[in-house]
Amino acid sequence: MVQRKSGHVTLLDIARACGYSVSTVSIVLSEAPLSQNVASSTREQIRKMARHLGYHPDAYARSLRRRRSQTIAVLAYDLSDPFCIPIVHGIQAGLQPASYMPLLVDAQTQRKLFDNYLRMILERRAEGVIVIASWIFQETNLLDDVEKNQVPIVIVGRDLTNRNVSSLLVDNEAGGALAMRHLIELGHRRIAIVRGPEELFDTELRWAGVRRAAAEAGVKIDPKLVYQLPNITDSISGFEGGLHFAKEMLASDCHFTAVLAFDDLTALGVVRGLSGAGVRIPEDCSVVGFDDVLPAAVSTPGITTVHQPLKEMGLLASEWTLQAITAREQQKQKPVQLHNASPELIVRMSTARVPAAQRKTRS
Amino acid sequence: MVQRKSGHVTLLDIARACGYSVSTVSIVLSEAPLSQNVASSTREQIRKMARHLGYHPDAYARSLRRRRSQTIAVLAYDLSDPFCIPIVHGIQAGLQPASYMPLLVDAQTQRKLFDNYLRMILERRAEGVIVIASWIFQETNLLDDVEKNQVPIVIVGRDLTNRNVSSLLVDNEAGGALAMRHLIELGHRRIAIVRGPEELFDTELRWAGVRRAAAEAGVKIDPKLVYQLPNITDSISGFEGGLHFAKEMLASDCHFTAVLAFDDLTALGVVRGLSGAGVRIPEDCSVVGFDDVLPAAVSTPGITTVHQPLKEMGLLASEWTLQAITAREQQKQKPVQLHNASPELIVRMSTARVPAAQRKTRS
DNA sequence: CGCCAATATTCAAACGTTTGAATCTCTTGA
DNA sequence: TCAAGAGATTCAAACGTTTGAATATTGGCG
Repeated sequence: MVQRKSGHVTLLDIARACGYSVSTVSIVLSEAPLSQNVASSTREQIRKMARHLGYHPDAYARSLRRRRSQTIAVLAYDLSDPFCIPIVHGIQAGLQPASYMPLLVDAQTQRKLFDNYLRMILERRAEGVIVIASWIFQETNLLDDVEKNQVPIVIVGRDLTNRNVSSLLVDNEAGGALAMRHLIELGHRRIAIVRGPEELFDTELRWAGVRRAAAEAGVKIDPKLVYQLPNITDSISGFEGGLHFAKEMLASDCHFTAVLAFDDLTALGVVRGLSGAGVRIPEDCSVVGFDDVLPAAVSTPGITTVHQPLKEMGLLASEWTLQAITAREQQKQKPVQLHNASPELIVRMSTARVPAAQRKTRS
Repeated sequence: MVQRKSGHVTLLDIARACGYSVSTVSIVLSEAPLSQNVASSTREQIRKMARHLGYHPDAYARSLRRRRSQTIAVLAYDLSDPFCIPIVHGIQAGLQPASYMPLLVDAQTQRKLFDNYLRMILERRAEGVIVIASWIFQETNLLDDVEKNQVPIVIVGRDLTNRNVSSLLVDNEAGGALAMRHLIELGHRRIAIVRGPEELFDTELRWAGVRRAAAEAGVKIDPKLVYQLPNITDSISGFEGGLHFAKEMLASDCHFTAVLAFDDLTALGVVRGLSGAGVRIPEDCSVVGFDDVLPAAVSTPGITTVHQPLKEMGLLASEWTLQAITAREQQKQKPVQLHNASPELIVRMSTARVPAAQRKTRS
């Protein structure tokens, strides 16, 4: 292999090696329209040489010239949250056929990293940005810079349509109601609720759904059985919160037959806490989660939960982004969209009919 | 904001806006050595204008000129495997201070995707490649192209030093022995083993460690209690395998008091299978896993497992890669290295002393 | 007054690719 | 014989940045 100072094979190397100009080589290898009137013998020769030398076009030079990076940035708030992964998969699936490269970055719930990566994304001229969101976006002026540079944004996991950003999220209200209705239908009346952290937008919405379902069934929620998770510190803090509140529930003299947890990790924490005190799940107490992440599926008992169609949402997010890019090319404006995905109840083994003996018990 | 055809603010825009040449602006904004003799008033003016216009240097133009992409590719075989995430975090932590950008790609255990992304990585002129490996690398000639282009490679999760690639992995043999010894010390003698899939290199090594520990303690492994997982189809297949074999164990007339599973997901499958038949963990049967991934920590009972220092390995991988890059710059050659990380036993709740009643039981 | 050395700024070429326009070489038909 | 066209290939400029060399503007000193 020929060694050039840059260490990479260029068009010039190939041109010299087979006696044509750089233009011809470029036209052949990039399969430009002009290549149809390059002699087929020439074409063959050039292609063979390119393969032989191990040529790979330089994405930097190409993007600079074409003014296209063929890149879409995916900014996840925390990849260690199993929640993000299916979304990323959906996005990748959507980008693949369009031969766009996802520029995947993990902010690890750190504001500093987030800013840093956002800058890098801008510098790398991503043609679009998909943000997988959480509380980290309380102050969304961060995205101003992206908007200034006219880069289309789509956000997953939060509604930012009021800030002119297309958004995809699960219908949290409906999901909360789904979970609550499930417990009520199983005969539960004394239901403990672990609400999410205040900083999360999902919290209020799910809570609204829970109350609606309760109201519709004429079930009262005892305020003494309502708990609220503290703000998130790391990806496991939901679990610890659930564990902590389970112990608190048991310590209080307040009777309950089911727990509706904010998310799956919290539910798993609750299960741990209750089990530790000898409470059997689901015989003595039902537990329901939210999200349907991997740990909920593989634990024993499997956690009954509200599934979010994350992969589908990711797929749609990538499609919207691509559409916005082509729209911008044609000087058109793609309207801001909102997708409220329908959640689905996944019944596993952590919920059961309330035992007859307990049905009338009061604290 | 000024609108240019490319949609991005360039040095020329700033130069025109404040009446200096492109060179001066570049020198100031890139903080080149020459900038020390640019009048400080000029500096201030240029910087202010850059901020005002929302300038971000074009990474493509810059990399093209500097012949440096400031990028290191991280090629993970499957991000939905919780195993990968801590490694990625470690890598990111190592790359951050060097202001290198990780180009994170997820092959989703698909060969086609893998090839595709490898090509893209080469085109994007990554200065180094870190591969988080698995069976997908059986035929490693894929990496030849990377080597041809003199891009340093480091591999995590497999020993490829015989192919001249620096490698980091956990000491699987020691880990296997650790798990086995733990069970033996708890008094278990009838131990079922679920070996990993044949295609994984880890399988043989862990198995060797298990046998060594057994031999050292004078414990016999009953071949009828040894199972082997089929090859991996997706990220949850370990769980299903464990579930399946647990049922098989129970169906056979072979007595056992503990199960040593290939990894955590398998262990969780085993727990599910045994629990379903009324076997209590750990009172009636102990279960031990391997890897220490999130689901093992948050399930109930928490799974006793062998921890891999994944984050540290990721960190070291990034450091090695950076070293290899600087070595190459100085025309030096960095020798191929191998790191065998020490595993650590994490005792949770899925293992316990064998009950006295069962100690002498035979099938 | 002329010269030197800072100090401050600009020129121009280069990185590797793409592409509209230009050139060159044939063939063909009038 | 020559113009017209088609076919094959090349020219040259451009994308946005960096940087060694060059230029212009000072002030200081002999």
